[in-house]
Amino acid sequence: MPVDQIPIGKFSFMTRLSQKALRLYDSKGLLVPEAKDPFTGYRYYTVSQLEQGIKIKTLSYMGFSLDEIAVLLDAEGTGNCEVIEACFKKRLEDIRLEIGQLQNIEGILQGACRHDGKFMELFKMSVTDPVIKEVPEMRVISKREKGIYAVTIGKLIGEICACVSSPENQRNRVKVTGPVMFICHDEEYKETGADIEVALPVSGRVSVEDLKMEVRTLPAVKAISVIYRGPYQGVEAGYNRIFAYAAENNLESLGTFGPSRELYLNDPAEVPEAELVTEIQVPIKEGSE
Amino acid sequence: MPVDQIPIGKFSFMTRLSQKALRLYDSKGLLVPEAKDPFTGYRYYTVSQLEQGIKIKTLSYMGFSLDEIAVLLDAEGTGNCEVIEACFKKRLEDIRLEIGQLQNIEGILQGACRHDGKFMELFKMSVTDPVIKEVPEMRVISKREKGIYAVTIGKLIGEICACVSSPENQRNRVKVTGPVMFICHDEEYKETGADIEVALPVSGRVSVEDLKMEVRTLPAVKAISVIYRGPYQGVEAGYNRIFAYAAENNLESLGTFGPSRELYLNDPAEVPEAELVTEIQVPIKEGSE
DNA sequence: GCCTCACTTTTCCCCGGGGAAAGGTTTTGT
DNA sequence: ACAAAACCTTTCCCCGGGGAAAAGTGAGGC
Repeated sequence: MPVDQIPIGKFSFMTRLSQKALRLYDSKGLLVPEAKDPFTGYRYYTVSQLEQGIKIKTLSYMGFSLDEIAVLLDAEGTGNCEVIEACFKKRLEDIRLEIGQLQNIEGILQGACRHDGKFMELFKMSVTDPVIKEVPEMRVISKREKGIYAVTIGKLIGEICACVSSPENQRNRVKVTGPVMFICHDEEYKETGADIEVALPVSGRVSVEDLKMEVRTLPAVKAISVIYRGPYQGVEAGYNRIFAYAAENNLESLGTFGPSRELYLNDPAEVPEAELVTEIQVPIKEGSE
Repeated sequence: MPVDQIPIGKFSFMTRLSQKALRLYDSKGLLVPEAKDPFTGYRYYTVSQLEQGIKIKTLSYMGFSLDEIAVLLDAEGTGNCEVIEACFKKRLEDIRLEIGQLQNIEGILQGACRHDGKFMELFKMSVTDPVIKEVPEMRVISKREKGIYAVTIGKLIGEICACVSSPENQRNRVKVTGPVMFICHDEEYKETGADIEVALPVSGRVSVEDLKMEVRTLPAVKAISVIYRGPYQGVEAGYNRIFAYAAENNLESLGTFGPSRELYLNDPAEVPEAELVTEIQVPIKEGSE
C-alpha cells in the first residue's frame, strides 16, 4: 500500500475525526485531502496532514467555530500572534460566561430536585430577564394623588377610564393607545401617603373636566424593563431583578433612577390575581451604554 | 382591543420568546395559539397561554430539548412525577459533565494565554482520546527476543520484512494485511532484556526458515486504544492517557491488563521522527462494559 | 472470471432557532 | 377615503455535524 495515500476511513480513525466532519472540512477548505481520484472522487490524505487534523480537532473541542478555526490556522501560518491572542482571550471570556450560566442552572436544578414532588414550583419564578429599551414619549391622560397603593391606584384607573369613555371624548374619536400605567414618584416604598400617578396613553382631541386630571406628554426614556407575572403583592421581585441587573452592569453609578412605571398589560378586573401581567420600567439616565 | 386576542408580536414581547421560536412551538404543538384567523393565518394567543410560554422558556433555558419539554409538560399535566424527577436528575448529571468539560477547556486556554507568543504549543499534545475497541484475531509472522527496545525492534522488523519478501513467499502470493506491531510482554518498563515480540499481519501460505520465527494467530481482544503522534521517546504519554482512562472507568479492578501492542501506522524509515504515528492498544479482560 | 464484503461517494432530513426576502393585513394618521 | 407604517405570513439558507439511504468502487477469495 502506498504510504501516503490514506483513504478517509483510516484517516478518520487516526485523527478521531468523523468522516462526516472530514468531508465538511474538505468542502470548507480547512483540510483538503492531498489527492482526490478524479474518477471515483475518493479522498486520499497524507501523514503530514494528520497534524492539521489534530489542530482542527483541538480547536473545535475548545469551542471555536469553523470560521474562527480557519482564521486561527491562517494566522498561525503567517505568524500573526495578535489575532491568535485576541481570539483566545475572547474565547476564554466566553467560556467563563458559559460556566457561570451552567452553574446557575445547576443550582436551579438542584433546588428543584430537593423539593421532590413539586418540581414545577420553579415556574413561580415568573420574572423575565431584564432588558434595556427605549420607551418613546407618549401622550397620556393622567391624575396624580397621594394615598395608599392598593386603594388609590384602583380609584384613579376608574376615574380615567370614565373620562375617556365620556360622550364628549367618544365623539372626538379619542382612542386608547396603550395599557394603563402607574408612575411612582417616591424614592422609596411608602405604606401611606405615596405619591401616585396613573396614566393612560391616548390619541385624539381629549377634553377633561376634572381640574386635577391632566393631558400631558410623558418624556421618552431609556429604561430597564422586566415582565412580572403573578399576584400584585409579589411585584417586588421584579424590582429586585432590575436593581440586581443595574448593579451588575454598574448603571447606578451615574446617578439616581427616574420615576419608575408599572404597565398593567392585562385587565385586573378580568383575570385571576395569579395571572396578572405587569411590565416594570425603571428609567436610567442617558449617556450610559 | 379584545382582551384575549394577543397577536404574536405582543405575545413575543410579554414572554420574551422570539416570534421565530413561537412559530416553531406552534408547529410542534408545544404552544398552539388559541385562535388562528383562517384567512390571514394570524396567530392569536390568550393571557392564560403566557404561563405555558414561560414554562417552555424556563425549561429551554435549562437545556432541555423541545421533545423533552413536551414530555415534561405532559407529565406535569397528568401528575406523573417520576418522569419529571428522572428527567431532572439526568439533566443535572449532564450539566455537571458539561461544567467539568468547560472548566477543562478553561484551564487549557488559560495555560495557552500565559505562554504568550507560543499559543500553538498546545498541539504538542498529540495523544487522542482513549477508545475501547474490539481487535479481531489475526494471522501474523512474529519473532520474539529479549533485548533493548530501540535496537531490537528495528532489527526484528528488518528480519520479518526480509522473510515476507523472500522469493518463496512472493510466489505464494503472501500479502501484508496490516501495519507492523510490537508486542510488549513485560509487566513494567525494562531498560535492557525486555521481552520483545514484533509481528506483521499477513495472509496466504507463509513459509519461514528461521527456527525462532513463528506463524501464529494473535487472539482477538478488547483493548483501550490511543493514537500517539510524535517522536518515539514520547510514546509514554500515550500509555499515561490509557491508564488514566482505565482508572477513571475502573477497568483495572477486574485484573491485570494483557500484553500491550504498539502499531506503527507509518514507516519510520520514510517520515521524520516528529510525524511518526503509533496506535497503542492495551487489552483489558473480558466481561467489563 | 466472478462474487462478496468493506469502503467510499453523494444527497436528504434532523436539531433550535437567527436572519432575510417577498408578500398580504391591520392600524394609524390626515 | 387613502397612503404609509407597522405588523403578520410563508419560504429559504445558515450553524456543525449525526444518521440514513442509494449508488459506485476496492480488494480478497474461489
